[in-house]
Amino acid sequence: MKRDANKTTVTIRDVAKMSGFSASTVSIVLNNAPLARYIPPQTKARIQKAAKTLGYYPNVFAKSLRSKRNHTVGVMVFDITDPYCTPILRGIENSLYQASYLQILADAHNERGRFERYLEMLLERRIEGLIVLANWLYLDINLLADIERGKIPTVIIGRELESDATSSVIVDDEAGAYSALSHLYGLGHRKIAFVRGPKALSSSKARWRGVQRFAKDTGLELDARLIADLPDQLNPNVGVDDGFRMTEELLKRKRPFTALMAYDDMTAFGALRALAKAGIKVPGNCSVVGFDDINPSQLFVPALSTVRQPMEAMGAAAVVIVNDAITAAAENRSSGAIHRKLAAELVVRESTRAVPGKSS
Amino acid sequence: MKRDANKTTVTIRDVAKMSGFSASTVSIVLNNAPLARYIPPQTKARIQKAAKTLGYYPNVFAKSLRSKRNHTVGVMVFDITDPYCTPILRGIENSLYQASYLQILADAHNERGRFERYLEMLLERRIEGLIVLANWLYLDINLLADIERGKIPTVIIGRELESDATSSVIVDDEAGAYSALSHLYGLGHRKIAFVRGPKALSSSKARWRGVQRFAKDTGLELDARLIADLPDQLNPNVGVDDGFRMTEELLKRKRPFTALMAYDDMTAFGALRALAKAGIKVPGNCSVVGFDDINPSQLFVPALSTVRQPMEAMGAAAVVIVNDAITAAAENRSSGAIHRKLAAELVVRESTRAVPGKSS
DNA sequence: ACATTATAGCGAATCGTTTCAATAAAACAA
DNA sequence: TTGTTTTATTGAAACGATTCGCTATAATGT
Repeated sequence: MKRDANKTTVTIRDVAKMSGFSASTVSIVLNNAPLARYIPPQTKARIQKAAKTLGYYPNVFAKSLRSKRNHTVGVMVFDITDPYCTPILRGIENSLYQASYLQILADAHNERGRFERYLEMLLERRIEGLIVLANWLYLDINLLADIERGKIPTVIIGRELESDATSSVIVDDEAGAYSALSHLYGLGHRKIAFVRGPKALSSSKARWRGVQRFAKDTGLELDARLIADLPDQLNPNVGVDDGFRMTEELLKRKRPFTALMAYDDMTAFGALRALAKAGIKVPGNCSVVGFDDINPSQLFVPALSTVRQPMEAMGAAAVVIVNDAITAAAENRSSGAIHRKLAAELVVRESTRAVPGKSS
Repeated sequence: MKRDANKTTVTIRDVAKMSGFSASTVSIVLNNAPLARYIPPQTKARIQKAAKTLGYYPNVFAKSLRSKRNHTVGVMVFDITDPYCTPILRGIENSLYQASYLQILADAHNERGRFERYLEMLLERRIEGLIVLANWLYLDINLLADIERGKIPTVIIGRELESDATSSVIVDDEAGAYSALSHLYGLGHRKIAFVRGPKALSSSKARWRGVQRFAKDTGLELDARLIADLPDQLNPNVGVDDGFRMTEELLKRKRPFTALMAYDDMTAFGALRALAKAGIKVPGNCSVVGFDDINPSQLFVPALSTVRQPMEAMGAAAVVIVNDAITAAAENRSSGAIHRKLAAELVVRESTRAVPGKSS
C-alpha cells in the first residue's frame, strides 16, 4: 500500500510545513482563535496562502472529536413523499443554513422499525439536535425514551406529545377549521358536508373541534348524514382516494349540500374528482374547502380555497427551538420544552363561491 | 467546570472498565474485527452486556478519524420545493438506507453562491460521495473544478455535463417526447400546439428533437404558429404561470389546434388553466399532454396524460454509481465516469382523447 | 539597568477509536 | 523435553485538530 504516493488528504501539518510555522499556529490563525491577536498580519497571510494553495480543509472529525460540537442536526421525516413535508423542509433547511448547521435527512417511510434504525444512526453521529416531522400517524411513547436517552434537544413538528417533555411546533388546527367553516357560512352555505380526518390523528380532532365551536357559536346545524370519516390509513397519498370514496358515499346518501369541507387538501382533491364525476360543478354547484395549502392546491382548476399552514415558518420555528436548546446545553444551562402553536390562514381561491340565489 | 459530574458521553474505556477487559478487546468484539475469532464467546457476552447497560454508542468521529470512512454522502438539490425532486430524493434515500449510508441534504435554492458554500461545507465533512440533483438551470463549468478538486465520487441527476468526467443519470427525453407525440398522433391529432421549454435547458432541446424526429418519421407538419417557448426562468414553480401565459398567447393567434404538448407537467397545468379560462374543454375539445409525471398530475381533474420519468429509479441508479465509485476508491481501483440514460414511459390518463369525429 | 508586560510561537497532551506488534498462556507436535 | 502453533489479551501508536502552558524575544516602565 504505497499510500504516500497519492496522499489525498492534506492535513494541518502540511500547511504548517509549507508555511514554516507550527501546527498550533496554523490552527490558531485559521480559526481566528483568541490567541490570533498576537499573530502579526504577515504570518497570518503566509499561513492562509499556504492553506489555500494546498487546498486545505480542516477535518471535521478531528475537529469535533475535541470540541464535541459538529454543527449537525438530524431531520427525521415520516414520509418525504408527502407534499406537506416539502415546504417545512425548506423552512428547516433555510434556517439551518443561516445558523450554518448541516442536516442529516432521514425518512422513516412511516415505518417504526425504520424510524428506530435511523434514530440509532443519528445518535451515533452525535447530532446536536433532532427535528422530527411527524406529519402522519402514531409516534408512540417509547421512541421518546430513545430520544430522551440521548439527551438530544428535540422538537416535533405537527404533533404535540402527551408528555410535554419534548418541544413541539404545531398549527392551530381548531382556529383554522373555524375560519374555513366561517368562510363557507359567510358565503351563505348552510347545508355543508364534512369529510373528517382519520380518528387517530390529533389534528382531525382539533379541526373538528373548530367546526363544532363554530356551529355552536352561530347555531349552524351539523347534519350527521352529511358527515363522513376518513379511515385510519398510513399512507398520506391514499388520502385522495379516500376523499374520493367518502364523497361518493356522501353523494349516495342523496342528502343535498352546497359546500363540502374536507379534512385536508388531498381529501379535497378526491372530493373534487368525485363531484366532477357526478356532474357537480365546483364552485358553481358546490363549494369545496381544504386544509393545509399544499403546493398543488393553487395549481388546480379550480384553484382550491383552503386553510394555509405556515409550513416554512413552522420549520423555522423548529430550528429556533433546537438552536436555543443547543446553545443552552453548550453553556451548561438547562432549557425546558417549548411549545409553539402557529396560526393558520384562510386562503380564498376559486373553489368556494356564494351559494346561488343568496347574496352573501 | 465540574464536568465529570454529568459525564454525558460513555466511551469505549468505560465499557472496558466495566467488563474488565481492555479497550482493544472491546473494540475488537464490538466491531467483529478479524481478531474476534480468537475471543471466547463468554468474553464477548460480557463485553456486549456492558456496552448495552452503559448505552454505549461508538463515537463516529473518532471512528472515522482513523478509518477515513464515514458512510455519509452529500445530496445537493437545486430546489427541494420542486415536486420533481421529491420522488428522486425518495429513491436516493431508499438505496442509501439499504447500503446504510446517511445523507446530508443541501438545498442550493438555485443560487450559485449557496451551491458553493454548501459544497465547501460538504467537503469539510469529508463526504464519501456526492449526488447532485440538477433539476433546473445552469450548473456551470468551474464548480466542477471544485468537485474535481475534492476527488469525490460524484453523480449528477438530470443533466449530462459537457465534459463527461462526471457520472450522470438522465432520462431519455427525446424518446419520451417522441412517444408523447406519437400518442397524440395515434389519437388522430394533426393540429398540435407546442409549448417548448426554456432554451437554456438541455432537456428542452432533447424533447424537441424527439418531436422533430417523430414529425419527420410520419410527415406530421409542425406549424410554427403553434409553437411557443417558455422564457428562461430560474424558478420552477413559475413554470405554471409561464405555461398559462404561453397558452393564452397561442390561443390569441387564432390558429386552431386540437392538442397541446407541454414542456412539462407544470407547464401543462398552466395550459389547462388557460384552456379552461377560454372555455375549451379538456379533453373534449383539446387534448393536453405533459412530461415528468410529478405527483399532482394524477390528482388533477382531468388527470394529466404525461410521460413519466422513473424518478425513484433515477435516484437509485445514482446511488449505485456513487456506491460503486466509493468502494472502488476504497480498494484503490480507479473507476471511470458512468452515464446512465433511463427510459421514460408514456402514461395515458384523462387529458388526452381521440380527436372528435375521427376514430383512432 | 532591571523588572515587567506584551508579542510570537511552539511542544505536548487530549479527544475516542482502531490496529499493529507484543506477550503469555495453553495446546500440540516432535 | 523442547519447539511450534494456536488462542486470548493488551499496550501503544496512530488519525487530525485544538488548546494549555511554556519559552523566548521585544517593548515598555521605572
